[in-house]
Amino acid sequence: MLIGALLRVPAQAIHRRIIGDLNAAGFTELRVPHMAIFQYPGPDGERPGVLAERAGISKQAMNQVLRSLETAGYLERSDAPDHGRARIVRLTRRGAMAYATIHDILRDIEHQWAVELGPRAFGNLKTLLIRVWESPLVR
Amino acid sequence: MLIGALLRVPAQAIHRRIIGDLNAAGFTELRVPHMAIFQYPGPDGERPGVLAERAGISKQAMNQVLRSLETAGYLERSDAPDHGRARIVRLTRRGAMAYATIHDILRDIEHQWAVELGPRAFGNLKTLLIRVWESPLVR
DNA sequence: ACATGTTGGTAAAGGAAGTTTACCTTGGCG
DNA sequence: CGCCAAGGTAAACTTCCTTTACCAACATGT
Repeated sequence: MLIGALLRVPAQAIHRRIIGDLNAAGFTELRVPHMAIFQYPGPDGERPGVLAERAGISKQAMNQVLRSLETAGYLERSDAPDHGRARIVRLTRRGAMAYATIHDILRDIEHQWAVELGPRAFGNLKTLLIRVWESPLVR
Repeated sequence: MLIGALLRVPAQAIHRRIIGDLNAAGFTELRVPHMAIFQYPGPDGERPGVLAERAGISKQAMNQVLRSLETAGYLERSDAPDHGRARIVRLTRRGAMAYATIHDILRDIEHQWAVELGPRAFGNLKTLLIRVWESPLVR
């Protein structure tokens, strides 16, 4: 078994679970592309261009995501007071609740993994993945 | 840092690297959706429906991927002699070369990870991920 | 034997989501 | 003041998946 599949399959499973649980929790408008926004760290106070780069999509694509989330009441775009044409994305109360819910779901997933693998093995796994994260391997 | 991002980011990095290296190696037609075909184990001798289920997409979507790969000369679909309406996907020489190249790229990635983390830590990481793979967590 | 259902495969139309192209606004700078 | 770069937005296009529909080859019941 090669490292590609070993990482990809669990990552996909977590992704599906997050979306499913979010929908079940009442955030029924949230779908796959919206997750580009809610990835850590959240979009609160950021500018659209920064969010686009972070998510690895074009500014235009990010703008479509932002517009749909704004329509659905998850965030709002306001003018940045000091910096020219720049705008700022702010989560609404509903957006903040969705973000907190994602965090809760991930906590629950981590708990299940810790039970399944044992807390020690799960801790080792996270430690190793953090070393990968901090290495040049993922650049 | 939560487990979702820790798995997702390296998995995406590997995915981008595979496609980039494949294109650089002369397989310029291969793009994201084509990877659904070349995931382990390869498509050689399989039927379209099985490939669709394995990739998690509909039979129709898989059929479009197969057609584009057939047009590009990576595989061919032939009638299965014994089993009724069933058809069989066969890699051409070019398709087999692409598959082998993917394998080489993954081997190279694993080598780089082993150097970066140390062989022992990398072995531990794979062992832990295999335990996840075999658990009900990813179902 | 033959009508019917099931399985496997394919094709066309529709929709979701990202990119390319183009444009507007703001502020910096000669 | 005129020009240009940066940031943001919008429209058109492309890609790719799903929905819907259809066809062919068995299997089965009567």
